[in-house]
Amino acid sequence: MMARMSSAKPNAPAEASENTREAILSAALRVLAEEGHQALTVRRIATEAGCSTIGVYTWFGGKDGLVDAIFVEGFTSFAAALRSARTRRGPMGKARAQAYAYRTWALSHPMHYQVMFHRVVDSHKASDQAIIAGTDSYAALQEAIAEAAGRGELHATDLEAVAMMVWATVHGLVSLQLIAGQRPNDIDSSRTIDDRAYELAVDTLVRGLCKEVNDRRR
Amino acid sequence: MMARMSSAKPNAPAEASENTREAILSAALRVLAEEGHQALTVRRIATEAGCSTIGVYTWFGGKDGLVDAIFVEGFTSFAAALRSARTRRGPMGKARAQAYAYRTWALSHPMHYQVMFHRVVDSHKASDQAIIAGTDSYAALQEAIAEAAGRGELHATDLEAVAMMVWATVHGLVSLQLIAGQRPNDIDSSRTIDDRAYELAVDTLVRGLCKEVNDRRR
DNA sequence: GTCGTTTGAATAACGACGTTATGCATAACA
DNA sequence: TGTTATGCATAACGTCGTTATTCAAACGAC
Repeated sequence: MMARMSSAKPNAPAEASENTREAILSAALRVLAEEGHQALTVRRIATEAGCSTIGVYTWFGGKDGLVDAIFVEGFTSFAAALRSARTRRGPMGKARAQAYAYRTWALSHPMHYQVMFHRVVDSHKASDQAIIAGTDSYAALQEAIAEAAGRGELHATDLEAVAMMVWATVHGLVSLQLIAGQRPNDIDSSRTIDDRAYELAVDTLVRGLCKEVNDRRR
Repeated sequence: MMARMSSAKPNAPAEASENTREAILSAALRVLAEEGHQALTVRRIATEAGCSTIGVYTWFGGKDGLVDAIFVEGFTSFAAALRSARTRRGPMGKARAQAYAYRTWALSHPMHYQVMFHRVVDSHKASDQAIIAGTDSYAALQEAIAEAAGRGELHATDLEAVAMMVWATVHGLVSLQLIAGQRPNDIDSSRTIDDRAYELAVDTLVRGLCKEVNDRRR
């Protein structure tokens, strides 16, 4: 209806036109963060971005391409959060800092986390670029583990197994908390309770991984 | 097309007619196990079960009700697998046995596991009955932890935190393995590799949780 | 027996989804 | 001043979960 009469400045290719791409991506990120992946429909995103559904196909090749961009964006932010975590006192200080940063990021971006780690968007299969972005986050943890090993803090020698174990533990703890919180915003309501349990779990894991049981200011 | 001429014996209510319910549920379980949740469409299940789509609504109230039945069925089988795990030698023998049984069940029923723990069916929200079934699985682990605590094996006193930690760790390890395996059946290809890593992780966790470091036939 | 009532189920449709065929308007190039 | 590229809107298609309508068989009451 009211065909072809809108559009103040319809076309302007090359540098200017990528605005549409940015508008779509940021609209998608906003809808995802505010309403979850169920609201991530092509029609909805197009409406929010102020274009037709075609824009998603022109700039992302379809919904999966857009989700892939969301995926990459998330892992880039996630990896930066891990790498910028300030090292803590005590054994495996860098890895423990990342364990806390991991959870903080996940609870701050629960919908994003579920797209990245729970694969809640059915059709999406991670592209090569997305896998690289995801791998980089894991590499941050591997570096922290290697540093601890370099200081002779670790009990085990298979650093790959250690990294995988830390990764799995923090993912498991965060994952169960996100699944338990039925509603998007119910998560925050019980955050303080799980803070202590999370610290206890990290400490216990570290105790199992490290050579000697140093006492920290518990 | 070819309207109302099929149906050998259309109706037979009460005891006999529940066959339709069973046919639908087992068709759904078969399709889920063989092709994953993406193939779990109402039309597909109805075809497999030899009825029309209406059957799913008559007997389960809709797709979500059917998925809920799948959910309950899965957790019932899962809890039984945990409870029947044979206690192992060494500290926390019962809990460790459940940790292995957990993974074995998950890798034997990967699609089922993803419905239960990764919530891959978007629309499904667990019913009260489903939550009870899920809680029972967790209770099995809690009992095993309590038993270990009764024997004085545990370092920590907060048994709830210990149970949650074990649960999160095994879930995290299994979850990452399932996510990593892109294709349904690629999972088995690298199972042996991760067997050792899994055992190492469980041992490390137990070492962190238990009072004294007993050496097991590592 | 015959007449409602109930129950289980098939057909066909509806709305929402991802996607695409068609066509048009603008910018860039000749 | 054509000619081609490009970005985009409209409208449609097929599939999804769901439902309104309708029908057939089984049951209870007389």
